Amino acid sequence: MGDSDEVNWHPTNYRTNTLGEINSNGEDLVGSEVTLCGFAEIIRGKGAVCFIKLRDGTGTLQAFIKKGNVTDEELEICQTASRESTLQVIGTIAEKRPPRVPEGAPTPPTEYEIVANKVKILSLAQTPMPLGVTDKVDVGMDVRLDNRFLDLRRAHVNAMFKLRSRILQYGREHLISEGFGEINSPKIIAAAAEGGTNLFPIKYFDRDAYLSQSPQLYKQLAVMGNLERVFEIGPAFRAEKHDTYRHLNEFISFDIEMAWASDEDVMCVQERMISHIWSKIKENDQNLIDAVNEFRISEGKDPIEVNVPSIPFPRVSYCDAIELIKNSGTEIEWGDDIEAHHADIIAEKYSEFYFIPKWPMSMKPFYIFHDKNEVSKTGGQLSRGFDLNFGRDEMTSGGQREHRANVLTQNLIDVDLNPDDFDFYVDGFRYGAPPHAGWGLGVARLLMVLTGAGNVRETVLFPRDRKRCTP
RNA sequence: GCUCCUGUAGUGUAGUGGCCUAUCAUGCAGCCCUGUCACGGCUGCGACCCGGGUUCAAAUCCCGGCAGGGGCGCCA
Repeated sequence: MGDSDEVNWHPTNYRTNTLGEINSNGEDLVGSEVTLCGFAEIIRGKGAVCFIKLRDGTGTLQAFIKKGNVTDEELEICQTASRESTLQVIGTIAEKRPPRVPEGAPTPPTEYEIVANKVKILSLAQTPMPLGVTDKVDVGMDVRLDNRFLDLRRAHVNAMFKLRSRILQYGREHLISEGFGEINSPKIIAAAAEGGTNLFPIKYFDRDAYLSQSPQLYKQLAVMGNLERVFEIGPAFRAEKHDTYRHLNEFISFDIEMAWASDEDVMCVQERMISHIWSKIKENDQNLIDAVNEFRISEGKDPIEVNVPSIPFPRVSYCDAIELIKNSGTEIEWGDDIEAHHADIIAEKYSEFYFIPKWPMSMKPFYIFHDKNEVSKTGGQLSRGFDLNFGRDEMTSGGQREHRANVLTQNLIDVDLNPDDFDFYVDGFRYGAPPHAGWGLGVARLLMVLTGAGNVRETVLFPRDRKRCTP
């Protein structure tokens, strides 16, 4: 898919080339013998000829099978094979005859095909399929998820997950360029670490343990260990019975933590990273966006455009956000949470990415830093915690962290957590601690923003929600 | 936890008490045509979530179950 220039698809035991390579280098390959593999997307033609549109992970290519070029058995097998069966075709690359076009329509660009002299079925697809790969029939989410392996073969779904990979790739490469190193923190944890959310209990040999809700405490300890700047892309688990378009019980959190930095510093890292991701996708992956758009248009939706957001993103401090919401006539008080319907009001003015810095300390977890001198007009203690929103949806939560061990201990007491349970963590701050800051970003939500997907289940391969833990 | 909604062929649907031995599309099977390409033509296959009730009559109304979806709440 357009990346054959930079990727080396080495030949395998099954094929000499990818279909994408034939499409992009067809001119040079005309006349040469190749072995190709793919799924049979469409099988057409009876009598003396058969056309099979092959599809692999790099593109599609027509195989032309003609009586006399192959054995009669092979022709018969091809003509009776079911769609989505997998095939190996040995043949010669040739220019494809152009299709008939309506009077006055432009001639389509030259395409290539493989003229088969040997065809082998690798695996015959069972019929009927639970959902059609190319059928123009809507499919319900449930059927799609139950048969995700087939759903994924649909061009726009396939493109969605390639875009997801791109987001991770470009995000990684940007952070590495700013000195970050990738870490992995444990997902099995001993205590209900941070409070605030329900955890999934598990059995760890004879002990009770939990699935991690976030790498927060561990990435901070890594920074305490002088790893300086770290990031982690890993799963987080929350046992909340939510049932919305934007929540899952298992999700991939893209986290960073950096030493010698404030909340503002890591907001800058984040906006640079998102801007980098957007501009690289615009530069390299328009083909994937096109695949998504082809589907959107067929559904009567507007196509998406990759507009690289300009930086810096707007900063709408918590206090200003509350003012803004109040002025719109909606009832809200300082100290209330900014819920999705409140964010709608902010989004009228800031429709894309914007930060909400300086939340009340009372609303943020114990590890967030606060400065006694930073208070609201009403005297409420502010924190260095921030969110990143896109329109109504929260993308990120982050902040400068508390690095003073004695304040940390007091913060724990203030939120009714037992400091003894956090010795493993607070001890990390007793032997010299750099001021530091970080954030966690929901990868699936970022992909939703990029692709206009209306449901987080569109952006996660095998989503885990309240009702689903298979496949 | 609260609330609203929905279960009809493999898939997506039409259907609001009798016109339903149930519509259309897609699919699948067979035949015909064809260097096809949104191929075309003909024929066929395939379904009312489960259990009870109301009624002369139920896909349709009622009750229960099961399954699914939307929204809210909850949610570093």
